[in-house]
Amino acid sequence: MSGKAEDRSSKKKKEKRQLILEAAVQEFARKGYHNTRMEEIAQTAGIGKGTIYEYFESKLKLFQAMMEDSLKAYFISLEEKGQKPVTMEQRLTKLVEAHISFCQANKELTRVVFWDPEAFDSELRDWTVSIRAEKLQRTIDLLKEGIDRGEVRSDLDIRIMSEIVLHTLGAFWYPLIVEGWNVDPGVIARHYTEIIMNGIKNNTGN
Amino acid sequence: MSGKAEDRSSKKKKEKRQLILEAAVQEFARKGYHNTRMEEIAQTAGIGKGTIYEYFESKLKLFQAMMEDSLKAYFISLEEKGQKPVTMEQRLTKLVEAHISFCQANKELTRVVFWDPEAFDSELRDWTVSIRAEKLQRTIDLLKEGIDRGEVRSDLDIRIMSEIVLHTLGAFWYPLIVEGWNVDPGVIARHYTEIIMNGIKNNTGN
Amino acid sequence: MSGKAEDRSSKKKKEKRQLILEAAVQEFARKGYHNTRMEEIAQTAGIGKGTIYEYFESKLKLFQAMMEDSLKAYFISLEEKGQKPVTMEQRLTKLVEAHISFCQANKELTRVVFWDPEAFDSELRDWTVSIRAEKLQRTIDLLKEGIDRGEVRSDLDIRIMSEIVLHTLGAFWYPLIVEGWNVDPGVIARHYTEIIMNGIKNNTGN
Amino acid sequence: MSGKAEDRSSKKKKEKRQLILEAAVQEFARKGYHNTRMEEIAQTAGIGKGTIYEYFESKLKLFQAMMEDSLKAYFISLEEKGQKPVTMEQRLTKLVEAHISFCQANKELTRVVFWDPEAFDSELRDWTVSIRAEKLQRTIDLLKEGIDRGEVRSDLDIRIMSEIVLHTLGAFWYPLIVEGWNVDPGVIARHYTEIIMNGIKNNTGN
DNA sequence: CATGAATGAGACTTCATTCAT
DNA sequence: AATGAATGAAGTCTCATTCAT
Repeated sequence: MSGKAEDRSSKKKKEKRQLILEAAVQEFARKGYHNTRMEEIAQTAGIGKGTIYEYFESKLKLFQAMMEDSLKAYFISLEEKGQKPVTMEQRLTKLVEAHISFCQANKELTRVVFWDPEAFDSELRDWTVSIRAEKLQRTIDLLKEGIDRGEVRSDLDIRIMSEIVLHTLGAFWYPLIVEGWNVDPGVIARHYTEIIMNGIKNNTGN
Repeated sequence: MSGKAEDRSSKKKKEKRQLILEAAVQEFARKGYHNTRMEEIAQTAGIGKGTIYEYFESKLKLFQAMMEDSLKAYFISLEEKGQKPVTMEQRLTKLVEAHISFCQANKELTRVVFWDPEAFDSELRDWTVSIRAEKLQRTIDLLKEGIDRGEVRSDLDIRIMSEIVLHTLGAFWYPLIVEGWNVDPGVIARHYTEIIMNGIKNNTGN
Repeated sequence: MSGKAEDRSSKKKKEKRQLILEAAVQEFARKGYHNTRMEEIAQTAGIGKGTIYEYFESKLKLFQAMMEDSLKAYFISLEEKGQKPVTMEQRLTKLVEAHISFCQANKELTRVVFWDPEAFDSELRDWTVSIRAEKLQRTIDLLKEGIDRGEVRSDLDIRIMSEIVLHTLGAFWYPLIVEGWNVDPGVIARHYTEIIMNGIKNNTGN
Repeated sequence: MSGKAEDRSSKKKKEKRQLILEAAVQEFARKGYHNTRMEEIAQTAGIGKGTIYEYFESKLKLFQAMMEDSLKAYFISLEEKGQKPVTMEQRLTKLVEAHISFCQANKELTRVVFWDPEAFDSELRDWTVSIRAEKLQRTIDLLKEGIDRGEVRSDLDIRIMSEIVLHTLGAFWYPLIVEGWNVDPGVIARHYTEIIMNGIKNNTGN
């Protein structure tokens, strides 16, 4: 009783918005956008159905807000852990490590964020596209710098190279989240970097 | 009139099923499962709403059938073009080429098939998971053979390596389908193989 | 093959109408009007769905025709067995006997005919009402004659008396048809007559 | 305006369920189960279509609930008026009187409740059968007691006798409800008892 | 602010009926 | 005459959103 009362009082203004967003992540992650009912989100959040509408215009807006917040957290997480390194190899390693760590720490969240959202809303789709474009541009910039420094090959099409480097990052989401792989981010990061930098060809002359 | 008559006669039995499947691919691709109404599929197919139910039990069954048929076509397409080559490098190249060609030739279809389907149905999800597992196993087998032949490095974790090799294939779907890239499959295939086999590191000592 | 062909050829014009009616009785009896689909009737009759419409305008008309035919058969059956007797007691006995025999011989049919049809159609309802009115009038006439002959009490309201005499006839339908009572019509008939004529009161002074 | 407001406030919680049930009785009685649309029930109840589903899972469940409630009311009504009498004759008289009174007071309701429901649902049918079995058993018990006391003949088959006594009760439903007979329950009750107890035979030696 | 009962647009699905073969 | 593939009107039920309390 008092516990619930305390919960109530501690959930002041802005905090309730957060509460809803967390419930939304959980529910949307488990069942997808269309199979999640507003009432379920409300229940998970421990509030009334109508209250959600005090903080979000509609189901779609709630979903969008959740995506934005989540991606923001993702990017912050990447930046936090990826500042110091200098060589391309170190950068990539740190990037992957940060990515894997984030995924492991926010399983439910990434299940939604890295889902290619069903085309249920053009506005949302446009936004997703722009996020993707930004990610790609960052990758291109990264590789360009690598080329300038002589660390990266200059004989390949930079766009194609970037698409591969970027997209490969997602290779781990499925085993990590869905299958529950419980590997060390460092191990994956080293494999990723090794392959992307040196390929899988056997050069030992063996 | 004669045109319609011809249509009728040519759309015998099995052909109408195909007609519906094609309409379904188109509509599901454009708007996703939940935003596509059975009536729209019917209209696109040029038939009545009820007719769909003569061929498919329900909307979900139609979707499943479409997925199965599409993936079957995809795998057949891969196998057709990937028989002759012997070295690992040649195999990967052919594989990517076939993948890209299929995507380009079936833009709408791949938009649905390679979407991670929203968790709207557990049966469908299980099936998707099993498809994924099969793809991964094939990749693992491919790389094992390469290791045995001394073409592929043996110092990397084969599972992680396989996940990367497999997943990277999907790197081109977005630019090809959504952005409408119109590149030569061969060029992409060569880049893919080059990077996966040799990495992006500059080894020229430049 | 030849068997089916023979069936076909032997089912000439009017016979196919009968075939459909028999199938209709069976299906309507088992599942009721609304839960019986035209296709099921067609299948039971061993013909095509569209053929029914060659003989009956609509599902409702088919139902009506089935009811009419069935009731006609019922009344004929009653008359056949109820001609000779002279006293009221003998008449009632014969009547019940004929009624029971008909029910036992046409279980499926009576299941439909004696159902109070759901008010799905005003025309049908009117017809049912008129049938009922006729039955009642016959009963009234029967009892009037009995009164005139001094066989029946004259101190009771003839309408109420008639309603009871008539309605009681239906008391046996449920155990006979639904529960599958397998009793001798004569036994029931004697009980009915005994009770209706003499009541259940113990007059033995016991 | 104030009227509507009053309605609202008076229709709290449980009362709306009742409101829906009353509307259901009315509509089902008038048009039968299959010809009654949920929307019509809603309109009659003066509420929205979806509201019904807040109180009842489905159309069928609503129908079942209505039947159960109605029968409960019927049995209560019978028991209320049938306590004091001692002789068999008095009992039967009271029973019929109560039955008739209930029918007259709940015309619409009895139109549904005493309809032999079309076999649209096996669960409902089973329930109906069990109700019937219970009614019959009560009648058998009643007559057994009468036999023990020497009030009822012991030379008749008790099952057949009971079926007749029970079923005859229904003889008045049609004229009362459908034809709108407006007779005194006492008159009918006396006729019923007189006939069932003493029969219709003229014993005056006239 | 918070609530949840009430709402009704909208989607799937059924099935009597039609009509070209 | 017989057929059964095709049709689309109609009905049940869901669920995002509103609004009186």
